[in-house]
Amino acid sequence: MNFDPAFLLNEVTRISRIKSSFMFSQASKYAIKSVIYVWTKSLEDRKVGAKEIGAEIEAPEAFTAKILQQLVRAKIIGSQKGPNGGFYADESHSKITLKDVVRAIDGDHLFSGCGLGLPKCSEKNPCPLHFEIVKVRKGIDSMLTTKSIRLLAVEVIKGETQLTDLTGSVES
Amino acid sequence: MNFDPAFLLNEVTRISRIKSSFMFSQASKYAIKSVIYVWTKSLEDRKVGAKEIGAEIEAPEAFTAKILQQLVRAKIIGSQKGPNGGFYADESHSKITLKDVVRAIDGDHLFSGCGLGLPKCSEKNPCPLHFEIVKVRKGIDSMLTTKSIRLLAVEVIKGETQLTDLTGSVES
DNA sequence: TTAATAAAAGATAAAAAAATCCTTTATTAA
DNA sequence: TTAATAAAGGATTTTTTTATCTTTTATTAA
Ligand code: FES
Ligand code: FES
Repeated sequence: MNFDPAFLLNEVTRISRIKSSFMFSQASKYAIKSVIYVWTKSLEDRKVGAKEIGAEIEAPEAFTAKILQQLVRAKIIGSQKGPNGGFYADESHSKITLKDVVRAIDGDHLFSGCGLGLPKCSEKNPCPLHFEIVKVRKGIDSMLTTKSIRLLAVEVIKGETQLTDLTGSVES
Repeated sequence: MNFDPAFLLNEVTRISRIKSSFMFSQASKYAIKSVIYVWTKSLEDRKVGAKEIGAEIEAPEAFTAKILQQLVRAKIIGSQKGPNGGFYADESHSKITLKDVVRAIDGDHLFSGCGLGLPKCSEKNPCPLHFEIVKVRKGIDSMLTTKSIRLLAVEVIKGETQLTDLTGSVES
């Protein structure tokens, strides 16, 4: 047994991540948190690096960096190389929704396609859950489009919601 | 390029399955369809083999067999070895819901735990999507608990819903 | 009692997703 | 102009999920 604290923390984090894939892939969960975090910093005019983002949202840095690359390519956030560079969001990104974020990372299987895996989702050839799935999907859609990402960031700044666990379950 | 028809059909099926993992794992999608199919057959007092189930729900036989094993262990369906054996459902299984099915295969990360991956989901330490996720989850819960599996099977028998694509997108 | 049948179990293999490592390119401040 | 900085890109590794193959066990009908 390895009692190195750093190892143990990693281990706890790893275990807490097992089978927690409700709706979003690990990658799109990191993407959502990253974008919100970038916005919180952009609201105070600070560019932020991949390293800081990874640390703040408790995600592996290198993997987070890859995701950030994709987000930049999809024009969901901006980036700047070199000293004082980093990732940022500005007016040009203010129309972007979390739905765009998820789509950029996971594709749009969350929003179309049959929930039970039939080749296509349709009223003409509905699977046993089709009509319920359509309803659930409406909820998901509104969850990801109703509030702007900027507003979600403001809520985090106000402390109404948070990007990490503050109740001390991992960081004693 | 391989023009063998069997290969091509497999290929089309494989491709149609790529990135279609909305909410359910591939395994729990097969599980849901399997259980509903078993019920349709049990309603006409027929036990049904893993081979037939796999074929009818368009899932790989061996993988389906593994899933069926798990469902039997979880007492979601019954099984009988030997000639005239197979899988079945009866009165003793009539209280089971699709929620139990999904839980048996995927665990209950779909019903508890933070949708954005925080160590725990709570009102005290809500992630930016918490309140919306709670609503969506209510929808998912009712989708999987409102109708009995037997009723879903009856709807399939009546032709109101279906377990495979009948509109001819794969089987010409 | 035996041959056939079908599920259960175990071991591997293949594919996809998550994560890490290393090199290159752009930027900027000194 | 140069050294330091930080993103971008590429390649690889690890882990998880999906899928297949083989052997064993139970059952039953002949
Ligand atoms: S057909 Fe399955 S969700 Fe629409
Ligand atoms: S805290 Fe994230 S869903 Fe409840």
